[in-house]
Amino acid sequence: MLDEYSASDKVLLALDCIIFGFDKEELKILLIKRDFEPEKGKWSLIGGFLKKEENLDEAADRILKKLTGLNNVYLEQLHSYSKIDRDPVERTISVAYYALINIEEHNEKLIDQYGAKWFSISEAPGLIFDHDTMVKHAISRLRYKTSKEPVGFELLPPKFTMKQLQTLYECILDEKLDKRNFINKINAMDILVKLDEKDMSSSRKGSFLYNYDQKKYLANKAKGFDFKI
Amino acid sequence: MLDEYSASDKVLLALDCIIFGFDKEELKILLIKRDFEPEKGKWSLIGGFLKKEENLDEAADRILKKLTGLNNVYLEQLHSYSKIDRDPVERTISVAYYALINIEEHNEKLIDQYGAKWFSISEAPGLIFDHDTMVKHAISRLRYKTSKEPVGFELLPPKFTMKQLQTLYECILDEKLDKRNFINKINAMDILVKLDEKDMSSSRKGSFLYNYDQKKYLANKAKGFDFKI
DNA sequence: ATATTTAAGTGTTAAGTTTACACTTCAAAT
DNA sequence: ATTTGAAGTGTAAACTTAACACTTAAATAT
Repeated sequence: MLDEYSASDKVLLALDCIIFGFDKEELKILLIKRDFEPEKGKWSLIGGFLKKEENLDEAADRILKKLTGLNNVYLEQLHSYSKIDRDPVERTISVAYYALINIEEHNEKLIDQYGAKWFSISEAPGLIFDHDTMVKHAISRLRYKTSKEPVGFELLPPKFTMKQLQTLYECILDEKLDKRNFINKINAMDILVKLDEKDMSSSRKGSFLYNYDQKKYLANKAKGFDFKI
Repeated sequence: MLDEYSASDKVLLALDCIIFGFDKEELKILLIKRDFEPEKGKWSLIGGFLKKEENLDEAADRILKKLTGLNNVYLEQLHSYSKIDRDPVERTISVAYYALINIEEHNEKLIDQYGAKWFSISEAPGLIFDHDTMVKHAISRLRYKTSKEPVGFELLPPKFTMKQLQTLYECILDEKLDKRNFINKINAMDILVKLDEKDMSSSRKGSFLYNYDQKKYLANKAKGFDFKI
């Protein structure tokens, strides 16, 4: 440190969460209608302020739980935003997190209570402050990660079909994928467990359900999904 | 936001910079010996506090310039660190940035004045607070990026040889690379300009110098160095 | 002048990966 | 028994990556 502590200005430290969900057809984000000033009545990310007794990850967990009722959610710190007038009331730095949740599991009552709503990412309204930038960054981070290694199983229910997984990837990457190649590649990665159970809702034949196996995933990740220059 | 502004606690917002350099053989980081309490006399990253009139990127620029004399340095926000007692004096959140600089260009006098020193990353001393964690994350980020797409030209002088570039990649990735394959791959990427000039210092024959062409790089990056799942 | 030295510079082949592509199977419904 | 419609499956060609060793250029020494 080159400065003295005393010469410095304290700031409010906010957190904002980009909450992704996937409803079998589309990638969605959860937004709330602000019920206080400034920008009351406008749509925004869910957020809050860091408290004395918690670190950022804990604060993100707390904020997410408050709105969705969910614990142990996949949460990743995205970026810190610091434009001087980003919040018109007071100098506020915001640390953005993004969450991947299974859209079937969140608590509907809580969401109603906070006036929250799921929006498909293409149809989301304009957001307050710099939240649109945050969402853009989060999507681009999710897309980047997905193009480099398999991620996003947190967005699916624990049991899912290959079709669902493929559709999820198509949504995130925003491009069509070849069914046979997709299945071959996923199988080659050896990160799924095929169950003895079928989802009969999508066809007469039914389609086998799979579990994501995190242990296998981590083992294979260590061996390297990635490429070398 | 779910909380009221008033219910929140303000914090000190620090920045810490992991400054990478490359001295033709090794990847290095620039550290300073703290000349004030707490932890006076111990090695640390260069840091400072965010000021009222600047955003985080500007603060990182300012802090970096103060120590190295350099402007327009490659700087990227890494992560924010928030463990409650990470700074024993006062609750402080630190946003870490990492910088890639051409080690030949920094201002030696400034560095001496601040008691700063370059350490090879394998021989760096233990650092104060959570700075070791920050360094570990920065290296891992740099390595990850390097394994996915060509980066790090900022660590070399504007004119460099293929050998230097290869050595840099070998240092970052921590593995030996095949000379012919490396050159073929870099050439195929079409991001360098071969100059009519040789570096005669390393051999009797001399080796051609190259320029990194950022325009070409960005054009090719858009076309996609990356892979698809 | 000639020979020696030493890093720079160069290309091919085999192995592996990715892509493109279409028919069969299964279970339910009629 | 037949129809229906999504699920499930394999191969060959194109492309990419990996492994590998000799020639060239310029300076230095003789």
